[in-house]
Amino acid sequence: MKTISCMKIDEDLLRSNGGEIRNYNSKDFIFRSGDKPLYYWQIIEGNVKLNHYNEDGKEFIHNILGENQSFGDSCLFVDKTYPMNAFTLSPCTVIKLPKNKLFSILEEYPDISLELNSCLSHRVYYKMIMIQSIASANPAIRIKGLMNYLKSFQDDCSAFSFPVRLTRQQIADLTGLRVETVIRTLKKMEKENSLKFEKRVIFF
DNA sequence: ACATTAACTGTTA
DNA sequence: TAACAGTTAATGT
Repeated sequence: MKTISCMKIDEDLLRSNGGEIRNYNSKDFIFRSGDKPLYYWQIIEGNVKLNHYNEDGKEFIHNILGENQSFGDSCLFVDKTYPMNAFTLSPCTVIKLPKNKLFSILEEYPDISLELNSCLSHRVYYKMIMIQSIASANPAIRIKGLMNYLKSFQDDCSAFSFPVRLTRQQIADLTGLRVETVIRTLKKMEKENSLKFEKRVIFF
């Protein structure tokens, strides 16, 4: 069985089953914390972040998704409101499919159902890794956890093959660190040879 | 707009 | 008490 790290349902199939294309400007909310999950969302173009704010207003980013990635899927299988916001980081084109239509597709196409299982499992697996690293007091371990997670979506596993296309601030918000700590730690990690820079872009 | 540095503060191993 | 993460602010790309 092949393992799928990233869910993508064929766009035509989505459209012929009630999927709707929606366009968003940059810095729009697609949904907010507390909303009821009613749709399966898949990105055609652009970037979406999933985040929430803690009690003192500090942002925590759960994930940043791009082209061909779905988001919020797991909430469709849980009878609860979203615990996070979906916020566009760039102009976005997404396709949304009503929850019941997704379930029909999953019944009709067992292979897609299996893929979704595989994808969700991948996400859960790496969430566990992320929790373990974020629980560490060591910032290098937190950052490595994040980078291994992000790299797991790409096929090339070799060293320094993955360009981390995140700002230092985003890395900070994904790991619960401060930008300055991220910068200091990245430099340390470069010296330890666990990553390298090519004109400010991180290669992991 | 994002990245870096420096100087300082507070916490903790 | 030395190391190190966070804070603030100024500066560089």
